[in-house]
This record gives sequence, C-alpha cells and structure tokens, in this order.
Amino acid sequence: MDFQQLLRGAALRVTRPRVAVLSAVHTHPHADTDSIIGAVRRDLPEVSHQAVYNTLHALTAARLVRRIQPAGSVARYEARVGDNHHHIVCRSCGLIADVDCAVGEAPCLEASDDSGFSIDEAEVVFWGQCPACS
Amino acid sequence: MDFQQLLRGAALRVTRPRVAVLSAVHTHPHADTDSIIGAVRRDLPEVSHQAVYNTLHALTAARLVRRIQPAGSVARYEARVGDNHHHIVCRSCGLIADVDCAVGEAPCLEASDDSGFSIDEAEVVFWGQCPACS
DNA sequence: CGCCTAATCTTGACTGATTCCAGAATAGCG
DNA sequence: CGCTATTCTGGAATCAGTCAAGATTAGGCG
Repeated sequence: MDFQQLLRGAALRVTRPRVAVLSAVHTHPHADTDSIIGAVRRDLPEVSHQAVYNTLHALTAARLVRRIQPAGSVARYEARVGDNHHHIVCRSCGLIADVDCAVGEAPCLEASDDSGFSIDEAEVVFWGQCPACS
Repeated sequence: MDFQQLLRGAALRVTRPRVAVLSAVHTHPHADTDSIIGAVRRDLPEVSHQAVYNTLHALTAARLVRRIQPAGSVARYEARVGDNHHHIVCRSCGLIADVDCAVGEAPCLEASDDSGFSIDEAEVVFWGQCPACS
C-alpha cells in the first residue's frame, strides 16, 4: 500500500508522522488513538500525541480513514472506507468486528419518518457478545 | 406519571433526587447530564452532580431510562424505553429526533455475517441536517 | 539547487465529562 | 422507633481530547 500516494491524492502533505499514522490505522483496524500513538512511536519514537490527533482529524476529513465511536468508547479509527459497512460491538470486552452492509450504498436504510431531516447516512451498530465472551 | 411507583416497581429506593431525575428525563427527552442536573436543581437546589450520575446509572440499569450517545456527543438520556426506536442526529446542531423502528422488536435487523457474536440489539443512527440547519 | 511561506509538529497547559472516595444522611425493614 | 445497607454530599482525581505559541519542514518557485 502506497501511503504517500494516498496522502498526495487527498492533497495532504506527506510527512513522516502522517505516513506512520495512516500505516498504523491500516495495520490496526478499530484501534483507539492511544494504540495508534503507540504503534506510530515504534517507528517514530518522537511523535507528539498532538501530531497524531491532528493527523487523524485530517485523514478523517479527507476520507482516508473513518472514525467510529460506539457509545461508551473512545474514538476508534479504521481504514476501510467508502463501502458503508457496519459494526458489531461486544458488550463485555469491547471487541469490534465488521459487518458488510446487506443493502448497498449509504444511506442503506430509509427512516420511517425523517421529521424533516435530510439524511445522508444510516449508521448501524449491532450489540452483543463476542465468541470469546459468550 | 407516578415516578415513585416506577421506582418501587424496579426495586429502587424512592429518594427525592431519584424522583427529580426521573421526572427531568421524562420532561426533557435527549437531554445531557448537565441539563438534567440543571432541571433537577430547579426543584432540589442542593443535589450533588454525583447523585445525578449515580441515579442515571441506576435508572439505566433498571431500564427505566435509556442512555444514548451518538458519536462525538456526551451521554444523553430518554424515558422512552422498551419500543426499540431509533434516532436522527443533526450533524450541525446536534438536535436529536426519534424515529420509529419500522421492523419491530430488537434486534430489528439481521447482520449479514455475525462473526460468531450473539446479537441482542441493532442500534440505528441516522445522520443528516435538521430542518432548521438545512 | 536553495529560498520562502504556509502547513505541520512539539511542548505543555488546559478543559470538561465522568469517576473515585470518605464520611454524613436517610429509606425502609422489623 | 431503631438499625443497617443504600444513597447522598463534597471534593479530589482521571482521562480523552483541545488550545496555543513557538520551532520545524514540505514543497512550490525562481
């Protein structure tokens, strides 16, 4: 995966921290910011946490990563973008798994009554117990 | 609405803070903890924030209220329980509206592949712009 | 190739929601 | 009415995330 190319394609400057963050998100799907900082520092021990926060925001805005945040969790990031898939979260250990969207493009569901809102996305989170916890 | 009865029915002790919190959640759907503290203190100016946090947890565990927390938001609470409805959240102002679930009982959706999880709930959050913001 | 400037990064303080804790108050049983 | 476990108060602590100022650097331009 050519991360430099991905960054350039999104009109983002190529810096070591950014490449490392993008790489870490690809390597660790659903990781929280702290884990990403840890992963990045294995390559670049000097990166500040602020640089990682900045980068994650920039990458999210550029749609190179997606931010997910199940209720009660800190922010997590994944590199799988553009396919509108959903997630299963384990109530016990917090493990997150991907679920393909059976319906297709976002928004994949119609609201029964949209209260006048213009809807652009339907986010689905399944809750339950993972195999290890049940 | 007889809040004392609701509390007793859930085997919870009836205290002034609890009645006030339960009442506030009924009166202010989707309110965050701070708003609830404010509403409660209109009746009981001396209530500690900790009592409100404790009570909200107890009420949530007893299923007398439901906790919702769209990504990027603080915890919010609503008294509408047991009907598995969903929510629309405005990306601009954070306004939340209820959406009836078209499908029925929880979990109202099947995951295409559950990865071995046992699923008990499918939470749907629609994202868009509310009438005022669009 | 090297300069220049805006974008990015480092450092460190700060915020705000939530939790933790110890001691005082109280609901509700007997 | 008194007892005890539960709940409440007050205050400190935690933790993710943000803010801000000054140093560094990517990448366009000559």
